Amino acid sequence: MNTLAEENYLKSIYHLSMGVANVSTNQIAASLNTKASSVTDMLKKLADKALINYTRYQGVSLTPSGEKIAVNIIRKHRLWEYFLVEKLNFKWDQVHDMAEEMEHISSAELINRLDKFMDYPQHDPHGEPIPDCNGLFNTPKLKPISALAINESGVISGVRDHTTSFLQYLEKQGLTIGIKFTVTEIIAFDHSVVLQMENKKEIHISREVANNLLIPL
Amino acid sequence: MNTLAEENYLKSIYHLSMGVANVSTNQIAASLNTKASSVTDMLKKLADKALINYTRYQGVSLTPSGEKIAVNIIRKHRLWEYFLVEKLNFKWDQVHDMAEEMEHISSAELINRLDKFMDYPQHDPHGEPIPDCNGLFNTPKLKPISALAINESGVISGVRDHTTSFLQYLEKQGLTIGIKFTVTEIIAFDHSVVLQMENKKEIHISREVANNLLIPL
DNA sequence: TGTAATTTTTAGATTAGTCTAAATTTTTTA
DNA sequence: TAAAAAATTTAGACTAATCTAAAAATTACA
Repeated sequence: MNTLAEENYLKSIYHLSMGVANVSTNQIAASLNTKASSVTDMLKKLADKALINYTRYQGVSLTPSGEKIAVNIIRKHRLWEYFLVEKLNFKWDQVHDMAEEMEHISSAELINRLDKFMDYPQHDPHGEPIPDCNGLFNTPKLKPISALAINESGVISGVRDHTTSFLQYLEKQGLTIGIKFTVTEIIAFDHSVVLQMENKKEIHISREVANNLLIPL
Repeated sequence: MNTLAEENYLKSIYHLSMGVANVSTNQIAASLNTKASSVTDMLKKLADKALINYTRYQGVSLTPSGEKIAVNIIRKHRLWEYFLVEKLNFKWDQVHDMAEEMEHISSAELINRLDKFMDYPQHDPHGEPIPDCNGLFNTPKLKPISALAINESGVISGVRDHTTSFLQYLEKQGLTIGIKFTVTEIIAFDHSVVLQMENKKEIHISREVANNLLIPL
Protein backbone atom coordinates (compact mmCIF):
# COMPACT_ATOMS: atom_id res chain seq x y z
CA MET A 1 0.00 0.00 0.00
CA ASN A 2 0.89 3.66 -0.34
CA THR A 3 1.25 6.29 2.32
CA LEU A 4 -1.22 9.09 2.75
CA ALA A 5 1.31 11.58 1.34
CA GLU A 6 1.92 9.43 -1.71
CA GLU A 7 -1.80 9.16 -2.37
CA ASN A 8 -2.21 12.91 -2.14
CA TYR A 9 0.63 13.51 -4.59
CA LEU A 10 -0.85 11.05 -7.10
CA LYS A 11 -4.26 12.66 -6.81
CA SER A 12 -2.79 16.12 -7.25
CA ILE A 13 -0.79 15.06 -10.31
CA TYR A 14 -3.91 13.47 -11.75
CA HIS A 15 -5.98 16.64 -11.35
CA LEU A 16 -3.21 18.84 -12.74
CA SER A 17 -2.71 16.51 -15.72
CA MET A 18 -6.07 17.35 -17.33
CA GLY A 19 -5.22 18.08 -20.95
CA VAL A 20 -1.48 18.51 -20.47
CA ALA A 21 1.37 16.09 -21.09
CA ASN A 22 3.48 16.96 -18.06
CA VAL A 23 2.91 18.57 -14.68
CA SER A 24 5.59 20.81 -13.17
CA THR A 25 7.14 20.59 -9.72
CA ASN A 26 5.92 24.08 -8.85
CA GLN A 27 2.34 23.29 -9.86
CA ILE A 28 2.32 20.29 -7.55
CA ALA A 29 3.88 22.30 -4.75
CA ALA A 30 1.22 25.00 -5.11
CA SER A 31 -1.65 22.51 -5.17
CA LEU A 32 -0.40 20.66 -2.08
CA ASN A 33 0.70 23.74 -0.16
CA THR A 34 4.22 22.49 0.14
CA LYS A 35 7.66 23.48 -1.14
CA ALA A 36 9.18 22.56 -4.51
CA SER A 37 12.07 20.81 -2.78
CA SER A 38 9.67 18.53 -0.90
CA VAL A 39 7.94 17.74 -4.18
CA THR A 40 11.22 16.76 -5.83
CA ASP A 41 11.93 14.31 -3.01
CA MET A 42 8.54 12.71 -3.35
CA LEU A 43 8.74 12.54 -7.13
CA LYS A 44 11.89 10.44 -6.82
CA LYS A 45 10.07 8.09 -4.49
CA LEU A 46 7.03 7.78 -6.76
CA ALA A 47 9.28 7.26 -9.79
CA ASP A 48 11.11 4.45 -7.91
CA LYS A 49 7.73 2.82 -7.38
CA ALA A 50 6.95 3.22 -11.09
CA LEU A 51 3.86 5.31 -10.36
CA ILE A 52 5.03 8.33 -12.36
CA ASN A 53 7.24 9.09 -15.36
CA TYR A 54 9.86 11.51 -14.15
CA THR A 55 12.95 13.05 -15.71
CA ARG A 56 14.78 15.76 -13.80
CA TYR A 57 13.63 19.24 -14.76
CA GLN A 58 11.07 17.85 -17.22
CA GLY A 59 7.95 17.52 -15.09
CA VAL A 60 5.96 14.34 -14.51
CA SER A 61 3.05 12.28 -15.79
CA LEU A 62 1.30 9.30 -14.20
CA THR A 63 2.06 5.77 -15.34
CA PRO A 64 -0.95 3.48 -15.86
CA SER A 65 -0.53 2.06 -12.34
CA GLY A 66 -0.19 5.55 -10.86
CA GLU A 67 -3.31 6.67 -12.68
CA LYS A 68 -5.22 3.63 -11.47
CA ILE A 69 -4.42 4.54 -7.87
CA ALA A 70 -5.34 8.18 -8.43
CA VAL A 71 -8.68 7.31 -10.03
CA ASN A 72 -9.48 4.97 -7.19
CA ILE A 73 -8.88 7.72 -4.64
CA ILE A 74 -11.10 10.05 -6.65
CA ARG A 75 -13.77 7.34 -6.80
CA LYS A 76 -13.68 7.06 -3.03
CA HIS A 77 -13.70 10.82 -2.56
CA ARG A 78 -16.75 11.32 -4.75
CA LEU A 79 -18.69 8.38 -3.34
CA TRP A 80 -18.14 9.62 0.21
CA GLU A 81 -19.20 13.12 -0.85
CA TYR A 82 -22.36 11.65 -2.30
CA PHE A 83 -22.95 9.72 0.92
CA LEU A 84 -22.46 12.81 3.07
CA VAL A 85 -24.95 14.84 1.02
CA GLU A 86 -27.55 12.20 0.20
CA LYS A 87 -27.54 10.17 3.41
CA LEU A 88 -26.29 12.53 6.09
CA ASN A 89 -27.87 15.69 4.63
CA PHE A 90 -24.78 17.83 4.45
CA LYS A 91 -24.73 20.76 2.02
CA TRP A 92 -22.50 20.48 -1.04
CA ASP A 93 -20.18 23.15 0.31
CA GLN A 94 -19.53 21.25 3.55
CA VAL A 95 -18.29 17.89 2.35
CA HIS A 96 -14.93 18.42 0.72
CA ASP A 97 -12.67 18.32 3.77
CA MET A 98 -14.40 15.30 5.27
CA ALA A 99 -14.11 13.43 1.98
CA GLU A 100 -10.40 14.34 1.85
CA GLU A 101 -9.97 12.21 4.95
CA MET A 102 -12.39 9.45 3.99
CA GLU A 103 -10.87 8.91 0.54
CA HIS A 104 -7.89 7.23 2.25
CA ILE A 105 -9.93 4.45 3.87
CA SER A 106 -8.36 1.49 2.13
CA SER A 107 -10.94 -1.28 1.80
CA ALA A 108 -12.11 -1.83 -1.79
CA GLU A 109 -14.91 -4.09 -0.57
CA LEU A 110 -16.16 -1.27 1.64
CA ILE A 111 -16.27 1.25 -1.17
CA ASN A 112 -17.96 -1.18 -3.54
CA ARG A 113 -20.66 -1.89 -0.96
CA LEU A 114 -21.08 1.82 -0.31
CA ASP A 115 -21.50 2.29 -4.08
CA LYS A 116 -24.21 -0.39 -4.13
CA PHE A 117 -25.87 0.99 -0.98
CA MET A 118 -26.35 4.31 -2.76
CA ASP A 119 -27.45 2.59 -5.98
CA TYR A 120 -24.39 3.37 -8.06
CA PRO A 121 -24.56 7.16 -8.37
CA GLN A 122 -23.03 8.59 -11.57
CA HIS A 123 -22.09 12.06 -10.30
CA ASP A 124 -20.97 13.56 -7.02
CA PRO A 125 -22.79 16.54 -5.46
CA HIS A 126 -20.74 18.97 -7.57
CA GLY A 127 -21.57 17.20 -10.82
CA GLU A 128 -18.21 15.41 -11.15
CA PRO A 129 -18.42 11.89 -12.61
CA ILE A 130 -17.85 8.96 -10.23
CA PRO A 131 -15.53 6.25 -11.61
CA ASP A 132 -16.97 2.72 -11.38
CA CYS A 133 -15.19 -0.14 -9.59
CA ASN A 134 -12.99 -0.66 -12.64
CA GLY A 135 -11.98 2.98 -12.72
CA LEU A 136 -14.12 3.72 -15.77
CA PHE A 137 -16.15 6.91 -16.19
CA ASN A 138 -16.95 9.32 -18.93
CA THR A 139 -16.23 12.97 -18.43
CA PRO A 140 -19.20 14.89 -19.77
CA LYS A 141 -18.03 17.70 -22.07
CA LEU A 142 -19.06 20.96 -20.44
CA LYS A 143 -18.88 24.65 -21.27
CA PRO A 144 -19.44 27.73 -19.12
CA ILE A 145 -22.75 29.63 -19.13
CA SER A 146 -20.78 32.61 -20.41
CA ALA A 147 -20.52 30.79 -23.77
CA LEU A 148 -24.30 30.97 -24.25
CA ALA A 149 -26.13 33.58 -26.34
CA ILE A 150 -29.45 35.20 -25.49
CA ASN A 151 -32.44 32.83 -25.47
CA GLU A 152 -30.24 29.76 -25.21
CA SER A 153 -31.03 27.30 -22.42
CA GLY A 154 -29.05 24.85 -20.34
CA VAL A 155 -29.03 22.55 -17.32
CA ILE A 156 -26.46 23.29 -14.64
CA SER A 157 -24.20 20.24 -14.72
CA GLY A 158 -20.99 21.27 -13.03
CA VAL A 159 -18.97 23.99 -11.36
CA ARG A 160 -15.43 25.02 -12.27
CA ASP A 161 -14.69 26.54 -8.86
CA HIS A 162 -15.26 24.34 -5.78
CA THR A 163 -14.57 26.86 -3.02
CA THR A 164 -16.97 27.03 -0.10
CA SER A 165 -17.82 30.66 -0.74
CA PHE A 166 -18.75 30.04 -4.38
CA LEU A 167 -20.83 26.96 -3.55
CA GLN A 168 -22.61 28.78 -0.74
CA TYR A 169 -23.45 31.65 -3.07
CA LEU A 170 -24.86 29.25 -5.65
CA GLU A 171 -26.85 27.38 -3.01
CA LYS A 172 -28.39 30.63 -1.81
CA GLN A 173 -29.34 31.61 -5.35
CA GLY A 174 -30.79 28.17 -6.04
CA LEU A 175 -28.18 27.55 -8.71
CA THR A 176 -27.54 23.86 -8.07
CA ILE A 177 -26.78 20.78 -10.16
CA GLY A 178 -29.71 19.76 -12.38
CA ILE A 179 -31.39 23.17 -12.47
CA LYS A 180 -32.66 24.38 -15.88
CA PHE A 181 -32.56 27.99 -17.08
CA THR A 182 -32.64 30.28 -20.12
CA VAL A 183 -30.38 33.27 -20.77
CA THR A 184 -32.65 36.31 -21.09
CA GLU A 185 -30.09 39.09 -21.14
CA ILE A 186 -26.36 39.69 -21.44
CA ILE A 187 -25.16 43.07 -20.21
CA ALA A 188 -22.67 44.40 -22.75
CA PHE A 189 -20.86 46.61 -20.24
CA ASP A 190 -19.65 43.92 -17.81
CA HIS A 191 -20.72 40.70 -19.55
CA SER A 192 -22.95 39.81 -16.64
CA VAL A 193 -25.84 37.50 -17.44
CA VAL A 194 -29.52 37.37 -16.52
CA LEU A 195 -30.98 33.88 -16.23
CA GLN A 196 -34.65 32.97 -16.14
CA MET A 197 -35.20 29.88 -14.05
CA GLU A 198 -37.91 27.27 -14.58
CA ASN A 199 -40.00 28.91 -11.86
CA LYS A 200 -39.81 32.18 -13.91
CA LYS A 201 -37.65 33.85 -11.31
CA GLU A 202 -34.79 35.90 -12.76
CA ILE A 203 -31.26 35.70 -11.41
CA HIS A 204 -28.52 38.15 -12.34
CA ILE A 205 -25.01 36.68 -12.22
CA SER A 206 -21.63 38.28 -12.85
CA ARG A 207 -19.37 37.32 -15.73
CA GLU A 208 -17.14 35.54 -13.22
CA VAL A 209 -19.99 33.39 -11.94
CA ALA A 210 -21.08 32.67 -15.51
CA ASN A 211 -17.54 31.50 -16.28
CA ASN A 212 -17.66 29.06 -13.38
CA LEU A 213 -21.09 27.52 -13.91
CA LEU A 214 -21.02 24.67 -16.44
CA ILE A 215 -23.61 23.14 -18.76
CA PRO A 216 -23.38 20.31 -21.30
CA LEU A 217 -21.54 21.20 -24.48
CA MET B 1 -5.67 17.74 17.09
CA ASN B 2 -3.75 14.55 17.82
CA THR B 3 -1.82 12.31 15.52
CA LEU B 4 -3.00 8.86 14.53
CA ALA B 5 -0.33 7.25 16.72
CA GLU B 6 -1.37 9.33 19.73
CA GLU B 7 -4.99 8.37 19.24
CA ASN B 8 -4.08 4.69 19.08
CA TYR B 9 -2.06 4.91 22.29
CA LEU B 10 -4.91 6.64 24.13
CA LYS B 11 -7.39 4.04 22.93
CA SER B 12 -5.08 1.22 23.94
CA ILE B 13 -4.50 2.70 27.40
CA TYR B 14 -8.25 3.15 27.80
CA HIS B 15 -8.99 -0.48 26.96
CA LEU B 16 -6.20 -1.76 29.21
CA SER B 17 -7.37 0.45 32.09
CA MET B 18 -10.60 -1.48 32.69
CA GLY B 19 -10.68 -2.07 36.43
CA VAL B 20 -7.00 -1.28 37.07
CA ALA B 21 -5.38 1.89 38.39
CA ASN B 22 -2.32 1.89 36.15
CA VAL B 23 -1.34 0.36 32.85
CA SER B 24 2.23 -0.84 32.28
CA THR B 25 4.56 0.04 29.43
CA ASN B 26 4.83 -3.61 28.40
CA GLN B 27 1.06 -4.05 28.29
CA ILE B 28 0.76 -1.11 25.94
CA ALA B 29 3.64 -2.38 23.81
CA ALA B 30 2.00 -5.79 23.49
CA SER B 31 -1.41 -4.35 22.62
CA LEU B 32 0.03 -2.05 19.94
CA ASN B 33 2.57 -4.53 18.55
CA THR B 34 5.42 -2.21 19.24
CA LYS B 35 8.46 -2.10 21.53
CA ALA B 36 8.55 -0.92 25.14
CA SER B 37 11.09 1.76 24.27
CA SER B 38 8.76 3.22 21.65
CA VAL B 39 6.00 3.26 24.23
CA THR B 40 8.15 5.15 26.72
CA ASP B 41 8.83 7.83 24.11
CA MET B 42 5.16 8.24 23.37
CA LEU B 43 4.20 8.28 27.04
CA LYS B 44 6.45 11.30 27.54
CA LYS B 45 4.75 13.04 24.68
CA LEU B 46 1.25 12.26 25.95
CA ALA B 47 2.23 13.35 29.46
CA ASP B 48 3.54 16.66 28.06
CA LYS B 49 0.11 17.14 26.49
CA ALA B 50 -1.54 16.34 29.84
CA LEU B 51 -3.45 13.42 28.35
CA ILE B 52 -2.00 10.84 30.75
CA ASN B 53 -0.65 10.70 34.29
CA TYR B 54 2.84 9.29 34.01
CA THR B 55 5.66 8.75 36.49
CA ARG B 56 8.73 6.84 35.33
CA TYR B 57 8.56 3.11 36.07
CA GLN B 58 5.07 3.49 37.59
CA GLY B 59 2.75 2.95 34.64
CA VAL B 60 0.11 5.32 33.35
CA SER B 61 -3.53 6.31 33.63
CA LEU B 62 -5.60 8.64 31.47
CA THR B 63 -6.36 12.16 32.60
CA PRO B 64 -9.96 13.34 32.09
CA SER B 65 -9.02 14.99 28.80
CA GLY B 66 -7.16 11.88 27.64
CA GLU B 67 -10.14 9.73 28.53
CA LYS B 68 -12.47 12.05 26.66
CA ILE B 69 -10.42 11.63 23.50
CA ALA B 70 -10.26 7.86 23.95
CA VAL B 71 -14.00 7.53 24.47
CA ASN B 72 -14.65 9.64 21.40
CA ILE B 73 -12.49 7.35 19.28
CA ILE B 74 -14.33 4.34 20.67
CA ARG B 75 -17.65 6.04 19.89
CA LYS B 76 -16.55 6.52 16.31
CA HIS B 77 -15.23 2.97 16.04
CA ARG B 78 -18.46 1.42 17.27
CA LEU B 79 -20.73 3.64 15.20
CA TRP B 80 -18.81 2.82 12.03
CA GLU B 81 -18.95 -0.89 12.91
CA TYR B 82 -22.68 -0.58 13.30
CA PHE B 83 -22.90 1.22 9.96
CA LEU B 84 -20.84 -1.45 8.20
CA VAL B 85 -23.02 -4.27 9.53
CA GLU B 86 -26.46 -2.66 9.43
CA LYS B 87 -26.18 -0.57 6.26
CA LEU B 88 -23.51 -2.26 4.18
CA ASN B 89 -24.35 -5.83 5.27
CA PHE B 90 -20.91 -6.86 6.44
CA LYS B 91 -20.61 -9.74 8.91
CA TRP B 92 -19.61 -8.92 12.48
CA ASP B 93 -16.24 -10.63 12.01
CA GLN B 94 -15.33 -8.45 9.00
CA VAL B 95 -15.66 -4.94 10.34
CA HIS B 96 -12.93 -4.44 12.90
CA ASP B 97 -10.03 -3.48 10.64
CA MET B 98 -12.14 -1.10 8.57
CA ALA B 99 -13.43 0.60 11.71
CA GLU B 100 -9.84 0.93 12.95
CA GLU B 101 -9.24 3.24 10.00
CA MET B 102 -12.59 5.01 10.09
CA GLU B 103 -12.39 5.84 13.81
CA HIS B 104 -9.75 8.46 12.95
CA ILE B 105 -12.00 10.53 10.68
CA SER B 106 -12.04 13.73 12.64
CA SER B 107 -15.36 15.52 12.08
CA ALA B 108 -17.63 15.48 15.13
CA GLU B 109 -20.52 16.78 13.04
CA LEU B 110 -20.11 13.83 10.70
CA ILE B 111 -20.21 11.26 13.47
CA ASN B 112 -23.21 12.91 15.13
CA ARG B 113 -25.11 12.84 11.86
CA LEU B 114 -24.12 9.23 11.30
CA ASP B 115 -25.45 8.46 14.78
CA LYS B 116 -28.75 10.12 13.92
CA PHE B 117 -28.89 8.43 10.49
CA MET B 118 -28.77 5.06 12.22
CA ASP B 119 -31.26 6.16 14.88
CA TYR B 120 -28.87 6.32 17.82
CA PRO B 121 -27.88 2.67 18.25
CA GLN B 122 -26.97 1.66 21.80
CA HIS B 123 -24.64 -1.26 21.03
CA ASP B 124 -22.20 -2.17 18.31
CA PRO B 125 -22.43 -5.51 16.44
CA HIS B 126 -20.40 -7.23 19.17
CA GLY B 127 -22.65 -5.97 21.95
CA GLU B 128 -20.32 -3.22 23.15
CA PRO B 129 -22.07 -0.04 24.31
CA ILE B 130 -21.80 3.03 22.05
CA PRO B 131 -20.99 6.28 23.91
CA ASP B 132 -23.35 9.16 23.11
CA CYS B 133 -22.14 12.52 21.77
CA ASN B 134 -21.21 13.57 25.32
CA GLY B 135 -19.15 10.45 25.87
CA LEU B 136 -21.75 8.92 28.18
CA PHE B 137 -22.69 5.25 28.15
CA ASN B 138 -23.42 2.56 30.67
CA THR B 139 -21.43 -0.62 30.58
CA PRO B 140 -23.89 -3.45 31.11
CA LYS B 141 -22.58 -5.82 33.77
CA LEU B 142 -21.97 -9.15 32.07
CA LYS B 143 -20.86 -12.63 33.10
CA PRO B 144 -19.75 -15.63 31.03
CA ILE B 145 -22.11 -18.45 30.18
CA SER B 146 -19.73 -20.71 32.13
CA ALA B 147 -21.07 -19.06 35.30
CA LEU B 148 -24.57 -20.50 34.70
CA ALA B 149 -25.98 -23.64 36.29
CA ILE B 150 -28.19 -26.21 34.61
CA ASN B 151 -31.65 -24.94 33.61
CA GLU B 152 -30.59 -21.32 33.83
CA SER B 153 -31.28 -19.10 30.81
CA GLY B 154 -29.69 -16.04 29.26
CA VAL B 155 -29.53 -13.72 26.26
CA ILE B 156 -26.20 -13.48 24.48
CA SER B 157 -25.17 -9.86 25.05
CA GLY B 158 -21.47 -9.70 24.41
CA VAL B 159 -18.27 -11.54 23.56
CA ARG B 160 -15.01 -11.42 25.49
CA ASP B 161 -12.85 -12.43 22.52
CA HIS B 162 -13.20 -10.40 19.32
CA THR B 163 -10.96 -12.42 17.00
CA THR B 164 -12.21 -13.21 13.53
CA SER B 165 -12.00 -16.96 14.07
CA PHE B 166 -14.10 -16.86 17.25
CA LEU B 167 -16.73 -14.58 15.71
CA GLN B 168 -16.93 -16.74 12.59
CA TYR B 169 -17.42 -19.84 14.72
CA LEU B 170 -20.22 -18.16 16.66
CA GLU B 171 -21.86 -16.90 13.47
CA LYS B 172 -21.85 -20.41 12.03
CA GLN B 173 -23.41 -21.81 15.21
CA GLY B 174 -26.02 -19.05 15.24
CA LEU B 175 -24.66 -17.76 18.54
CA THR B 176 -25.09 -14.04 17.91
CA ILE B 177 -26.02 -11.00 19.99
CA GLY B 178 -29.62 -11.07 21.20
CA ILE B 179 -30.05 -14.85 20.98
CA LYS B 180 -31.79 -16.56 23.93
CA PHE B 181 -30.87 -19.99 25.29
CA THR B 182 -31.09 -22.33 28.29
CA VAL B 183 -28.30 -24.45 29.72
CA THR B 184 -29.44 -28.07 29.54
CA GLU B 185 -26.26 -29.89 30.47
CA ILE B 186 -22.80 -29.25 31.87
CA ILE B 187 -20.27 -32.00 31.22
CA ALA B 188 -18.35 -32.55 34.44
CA PHE B 189 -15.27 -33.93 32.70
CA ASP B 190 -14.34 -30.89 30.57
CA HIS B 191 -16.83 -28.28 31.76
CA SER B 192 -18.28 -28.03 28.26
CA VAL B 193 -21.88 -26.81 28.08
CA VAL B 194 -24.94 -27.83 26.12
CA LEU B 195 -27.32 -24.99 25.23
CA GLN B 196 -30.86 -25.30 24.05
CA MET B 197 -31.78 -22.48 21.73
CA GLU B 198 -35.21 -20.92 21.33
CA ASN B 199 -35.77 -23.02 18.20
CA LYS B 200 -35.15 -26.13 20.40
CA LYS B 201 -31.89 -26.87 18.59
CA GLU B 202 -29.09 -27.96 20.94
CA ILE B 203 -25.57 -26.58 20.64
CA HIS B 204 -22.60 -28.05 22.47
CA ILE B 205 -19.87 -25.53 23.28
CA SER B 206 -16.48 -25.96 24.94
CA ARG B 207 -15.59 -24.45 28.29
CA GLU B 208 -13.43 -21.94 26.45
CA VAL B 209 -16.32 -20.78 24.29
CA ALA B 210 -18.57 -20.62 27.36
CA ASN B 211 -15.98 -18.40 29.04
CA ASN B 212 -16.03 -15.99 26.12
CA LEU B 213 -19.78 -15.68 25.57
CA LEU B 214 -21.38 -13.11 27.85
CA ILE B 215 -24.88 -12.63 29.26
CA PRO B 216 -26.31 -9.98 31.59
CA LEU B 217 -25.33 -10.40 35.21
C1' DT C 1 22.92 34.05 -28.38
C1' DG C 2 24.33 35.07 -23.96
C1' DT C 3 22.84 36.98 -19.70
C1' DA C 4 18.93 37.36 -16.40
C1' DA C 5 15.05 35.36 -14.41
C1' DT C 6 12.73 31.39 -13.22
C1' DT C 7 12.38 26.72 -12.10
C1' DT C 8 14.11 22.72 -10.18
C1' DT C 9 17.26 20.03 -7.64
C1' DT C 10 20.68 19.14 -4.05
C1' DA C 11 22.55 19.54 0.56
C1' DG C 12 21.83 19.56 5.12
C1' DA C 13 18.42 19.99 9.10
C1' DT C 14 14.18 18.91 11.64
C1' DT C 15 10.14 16.29 13.55
C1' DA C 16 7.34 12.11 14.54
C1' DG C 17 7.55 7.57 15.27
C1' DT C 18 9.99 3.67 15.41
C1' DC C 19 13.98 0.38 16.40
C1' DT C 20 18.18 -2.17 18.93
C1' DA C 21 21.25 -2.40 22.55
C1' DA C 22 22.76 -0.90 26.85
C1' DA C 23 21.81 1.05 31.33
C1' DT C 24 18.78 1.67 35.17
C1' DT C 25 15.02 0.72 38.30
C1' DT C 26 11.75 -2.27 40.29
C1' DT C 27 10.21 -6.72 41.62
C1' DT C 28 10.90 -11.39 42.80
C1' DT C 29 12.78 -14.91 45.33
C1' DA C 30 16.15 -17.74 47.46
C1' DT D 1 17.62 -8.70 52.26
C1' DA D 2 20.74 -9.22 48.59
C1' DA D 3 21.30 -11.17 44.26
C1' DA D 4 18.71 -12.49 40.00
C1' DA D 5 15.05 -11.64 36.94
C1' DA D 6 11.94 -8.68 34.84
C1' DA D 7 10.41 -4.28 33.51
C1' DT D 8 11.43 0.18 32.03
C1' DT D 9 14.11 3.90 30.38
C1' DT D 10 17.97 6.06 27.92
C1' DA D 11 21.13 6.51 24.09
C1' DG D 12 21.84 6.50 19.52
C1' DA D 13 20.21 5.39 14.90
C1' DC D 14 16.78 5.00 11.08
C1' DT D 15 12.77 6.28 7.81
C1' DA D 16 9.22 9.32 5.93
C1' DA D 17 8.06 13.71 5.09
C1' DT D 18 9.01 18.13 5.49
C1' DC D 19 11.86 22.64 5.53
C1' DT D 20 15.58 26.52 4.22
C1' DA D 21 19.36 27.90 1.63
C1' DA D 22 22.41 27.23 -2.02
C1' DA D 23 23.54 25.23 -6.50
C1' DA D 24 22.30 23.82 -11.06
C1' DA D 25 19.44 23.60 -15.13
C1' DT D 26 16.09 25.55 -18.08
C1' DT D 27 13.64 29.29 -20.20
C1' DA D 28 12.92 33.97 -21.46
C1' DC D 29 14.30 37.91 -23.93
C1' DA D 30 17.26 41.92 -24.99
